[in-house]
Amino acid sequence: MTATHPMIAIPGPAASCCDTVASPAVSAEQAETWARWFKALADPTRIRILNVLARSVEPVCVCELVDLFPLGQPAISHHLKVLRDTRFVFAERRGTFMYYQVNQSCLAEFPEAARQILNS
Amino acid sequence: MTATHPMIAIPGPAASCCDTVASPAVSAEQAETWARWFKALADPTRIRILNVLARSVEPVCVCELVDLFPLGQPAISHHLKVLRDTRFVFAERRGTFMYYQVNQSCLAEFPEAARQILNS
DNA sequence: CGCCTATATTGACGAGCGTCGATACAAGCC
DNA sequence: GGCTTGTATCGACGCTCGTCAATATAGGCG
Repeated sequence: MTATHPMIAIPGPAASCCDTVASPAVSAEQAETWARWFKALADPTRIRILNVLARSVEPVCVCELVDLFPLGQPAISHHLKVLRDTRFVFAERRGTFMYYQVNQSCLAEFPEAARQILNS
Repeated sequence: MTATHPMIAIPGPAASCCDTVASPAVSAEQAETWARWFKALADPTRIRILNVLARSVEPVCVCELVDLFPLGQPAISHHLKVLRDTRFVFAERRGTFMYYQVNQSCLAEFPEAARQILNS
C-alpha cells in the first residue's frame, strides 16, 4: 500500500510524495451520524417536503403534502418517516389527521456539521 | 387524493384540516441538484476523506488516503471520483501521483443550501 | 523499447433505497 | 356495533450504491 516514493533521495520539503497527513479529525462514528443526516436529504422529494414545512407557519397535514407532489400517499408517508427518524421533522396527531412541523434546532446543526468537516 | 374535510361546515379558521400550503419554493430541478450534493456526502468515508483534505494545507496524494482508511485503492479512487464529479474536490497530476484538494468555494455553498431550504 | 509503480476504470455481487399496490391501524360519525 | 376516511406499514419490484478483484491507463526509469 505505502508507496516507495521515487524522489526519496532528493533533499528538501518534497522528500516524499506528500507530507504525512494527520488522521481524520472526524471519528468514524461521527461521520456515520452525519452521513445519515445527509442521506435523509439526498432525495429531491424530501428536500421539497422539508421546504414546504419550513415555509408554513402552521403545521401541515399529510393530505396537503400528497396533493403537492406527484407521488402516492404511501410514498409521502415513507419520506416523512425518514425525516422523522432523523428528527428533521416531528408529527402531532389531531383527531384523524397528522400534522408535521420542521424541527428547527435539528436543521440548525446542519451547517455546523459542514463547518466542522471543513475546519476542525 | 384531496380530502373531504369533515369540519367543512364549521366556520372560523379551522374550516379545513389545514390552511392551504404554498407550493414548494424549491423547484424540482434545484432540489435534484441539492440532493446530488447531499448524496455525495451521504457516506462516512467520503466525509472523512473530505475532512482530511480540508485539514491538510498541502494537496494530498491518493496513496496517503489509501493508508488512512481500511479500504482498497479502487474504493478510495471511486469515492474521490464521486467527490470530483460534484466538484467538492479537484485533482492535479504531478508525475505519477495525483494530488487532491478541497474546493473551498463549492463547500461554502453548502450551508447556503440549508438556509434556502429553511427560509426561502 | 520494456518494466515498474500509481491511479483509474470495469464488471460483478450483495445491500440498501424509492416507489407502488395492498393491507392494517386509528379515529370520527352513523 | 359497523362504515368511512386519513395515515402508517408491509411486500415486492427495479434501481442505485459501496465494495472488491481484475484489468487498463499513464507516467517515470532503465
